[in-house]
Amino acid sequence: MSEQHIPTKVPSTALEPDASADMRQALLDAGKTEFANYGYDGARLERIAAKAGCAKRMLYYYFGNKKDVYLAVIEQSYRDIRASEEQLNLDALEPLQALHSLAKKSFDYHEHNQEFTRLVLQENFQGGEMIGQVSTTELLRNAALEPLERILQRGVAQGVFKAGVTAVDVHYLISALSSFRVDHAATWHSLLQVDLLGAALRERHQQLLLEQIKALVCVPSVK
Amino acid sequence: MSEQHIPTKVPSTALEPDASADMRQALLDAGKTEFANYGYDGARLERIAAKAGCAKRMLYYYFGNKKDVYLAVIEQSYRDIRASEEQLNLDALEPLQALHSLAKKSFDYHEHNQEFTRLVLQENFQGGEMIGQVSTTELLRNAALEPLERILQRGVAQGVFKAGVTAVDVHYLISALSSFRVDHAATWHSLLQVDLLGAALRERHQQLLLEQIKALVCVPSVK
Amino acid sequence: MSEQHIPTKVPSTALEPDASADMRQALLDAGKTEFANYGYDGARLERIAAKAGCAKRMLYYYFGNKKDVYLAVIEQSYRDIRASEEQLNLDALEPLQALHSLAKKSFDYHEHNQEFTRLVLQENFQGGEMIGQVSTTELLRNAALEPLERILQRGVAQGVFKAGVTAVDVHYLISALSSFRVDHAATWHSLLQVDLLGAALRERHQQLLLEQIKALVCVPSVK
Amino acid sequence: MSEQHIPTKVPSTALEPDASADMRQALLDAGKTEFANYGYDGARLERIAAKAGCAKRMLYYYFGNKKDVYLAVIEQSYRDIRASEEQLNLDALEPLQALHSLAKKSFDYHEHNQEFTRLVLQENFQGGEMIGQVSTTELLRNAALEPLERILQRGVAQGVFKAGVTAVDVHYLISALSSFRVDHAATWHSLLQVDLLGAALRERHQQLLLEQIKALVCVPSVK
DNA sequence: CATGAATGAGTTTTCATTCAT
DNA sequence: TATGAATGAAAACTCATTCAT
Repeated sequence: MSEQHIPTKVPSTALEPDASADMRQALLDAGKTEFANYGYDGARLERIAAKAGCAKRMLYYYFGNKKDVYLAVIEQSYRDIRASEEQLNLDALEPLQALHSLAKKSFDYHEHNQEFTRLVLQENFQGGEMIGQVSTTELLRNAALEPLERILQRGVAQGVFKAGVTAVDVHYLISALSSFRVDHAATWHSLLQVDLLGAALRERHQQLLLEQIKALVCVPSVK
Repeated sequence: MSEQHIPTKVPSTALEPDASADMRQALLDAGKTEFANYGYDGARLERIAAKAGCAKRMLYYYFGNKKDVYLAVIEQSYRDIRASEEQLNLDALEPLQALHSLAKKSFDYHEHNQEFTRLVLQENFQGGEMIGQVSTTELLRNAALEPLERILQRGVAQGVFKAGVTAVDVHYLISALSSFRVDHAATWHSLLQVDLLGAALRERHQQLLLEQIKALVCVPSVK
Repeated sequence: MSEQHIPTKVPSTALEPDASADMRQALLDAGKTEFANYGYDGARLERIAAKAGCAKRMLYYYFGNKKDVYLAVIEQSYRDIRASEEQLNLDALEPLQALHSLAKKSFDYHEHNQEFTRLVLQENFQGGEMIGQVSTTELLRNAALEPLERILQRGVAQGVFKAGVTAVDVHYLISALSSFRVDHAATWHSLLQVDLLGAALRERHQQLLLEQIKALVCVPSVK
Repeated sequence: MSEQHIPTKVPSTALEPDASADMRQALLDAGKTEFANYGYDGARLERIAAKAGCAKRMLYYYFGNKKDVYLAVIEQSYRDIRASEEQLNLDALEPLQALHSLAKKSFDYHEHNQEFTRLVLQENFQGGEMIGQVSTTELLRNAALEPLERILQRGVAQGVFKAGVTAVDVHYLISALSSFRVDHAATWHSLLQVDLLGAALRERHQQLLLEQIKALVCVPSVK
């Protein structure tokens, strides 16, 4: 609507890191933390700018308004998690190994990107209306389910997987067991005095995730 | 800034239903939803008053200020939760049946108490300072784990459960699969077009929960 | 959308002047001057509030936002000019006298409400888009033309007016000769050194207006 | 704050059409429209640059700051107006024909130079301080009234015009009926749904202007 | 018990302007 | 010559809170 909310994104010669893109990225990173911690309404543009080390005004320069900062943060976050899955070379693995590989990736990603999980939860709390407005949403829609589907088909074809298990089922199981321990870590700590993120339970619950996947998809005879 | 605000007339002689208490309750109910959805910062006193159908000014009348509205909401939520703790008479059931019974209860519980869960999560995001100020916090501490432990012991003693599975493991699995579908429903809807709360997936995922529990705790031979 | 942009307008007992309505009116008056002098974009809410002797915040309390302050100003201005015409008892006058009466009223009104004219011009400069959003616009639509039409019909029926002269023609003539001298007074003063608003030319041009009306509508024989 | 900004290279050797001058001109044209529509305060440098198809930064390059853009626009507008003053050879026409010829010219002029008129009016609204800083202001002073006086004298001498009608009267009538339809077109459209600038009313009102002039100046017997 | 009026402090957003290349 | 990046100052707008009745 004004100035230039997509600041010309000159591809940049990639030799020099491109200071402009750096600043945009710094704002996105700061925004991710802020929105994750306070939710959309509670987030303060001023804090974001301060964290990124520039004037609040730059948020408008790069993104236009608060909502679009938020959407940009969400979009990049989802893009990141999907990108991290793309390097897995799943087709080269045995079906169960492929699922385990994906599950470990998800488990790790949620652990190392706790802000992502918070962000997603915050968005959920408010009904997920904003997330639907992300422009590249469609690109992400099936990025999560498609790889799973291919693996499941292979597994069934090889006779190692039960028929009738859907990609949604598996994604649900993996997501729940990857996300919950981060989402509710503080709650469990304060109410049950259990440290979900500690090394011991981490090991145990990653193992549990892998076993549960196996129990879900494999035909009983498979050991 | 907010030192325990005490409304001019507190409990009333309780003979007549007391319109005053009704309004206070309406404000608390509205506040619960609002704080659950937007967090402390994002919550708007105006929306709360509107939802309760009275002037914003009433919030100050009954509670003093925003923070005290919030604390009152938290406190009552805990009180409600405790009141709803019915007994399941678990000891009368077969171990696996007992677990399934508990799991179903948890599954339902998360579905019907989304706001409480959100409230707790929001608190965690922001450091959980406020929740500490509520006197009724300690109640849940072992209420969740103790019954599980007894069931597991029975199961192991009867030879139907594997040894080495802890109450935390089971509670973790149950909680994750009960909570995730509620916590993440909005983004799954927006992004994957999957309706986690719909009847079909509800059935499917409750079933999945029960199966996963069985896979977790039962010795392989058990059908 | 929030708080109360139509502050309950309790009819007020009309005995005491109602301080709330006074403040609203003071803001409208100040707004009229401000918007007339600076146009919509140039107008400053701060100046309006200062002129009305209250906090800027009150503009939001009473009107919601800048645009709605503007629309309220416009609406009341048009309502004022039409109201001033309603007291004329035109039906009791001879057709030509009725037109003259209306013309004098318009001439005077523009002279004594120069801000109205500025306001209208400013609105015109920017394309008149806003004015169409005034809620009671329809009420005003024909308030200007209808009385004229009735007079013209009477005149034609009595044989004193030419047929074929429309209400729009007469309204155009009256408006132009009432408005122009105010609209362009400053220009004429600085470029032609002619004082359109001085007593001498005032008399002359009011006379001229009456004569031009007569020339426009009367059948030639009429003296 | 703005002491005569002189762009690095001013007139260019004028051999090649000079893309630089083109851009400057494009900015002036865009500026004329913008300042005419929104006034000085309301005008946005960003819109001007966008309309001219270049970066906002160019306005600073060529003019120094907003005020100097404005002054440059005003100055060129006056220059343009002066350049367009063609001769009508009025002395060769019958007095009434001469007035009609002048009136038609004025009627057209206002229609085609709306922006200039707006610019002048905006200036007046805000005290006309800036216009005084333009060196070419004096030009119009008597250019308008002198020809009229000569025609009126001829008409009176020939016995076709009433005595006592002044040049100011006639100029007033012509200007009002030429200017009003342009100045107030937008609100008449919004409020009365009358299209003052449409072909039908244009014809009608030009005719009306000519008749009104005749009624004003001619001795009654003249047909 | 209840409410409308009023507001200060802060938050988002806009705008003219400067910097560096 | 031209432009993208960056910004301080000011404007619009919001929110919790208090006043007066």
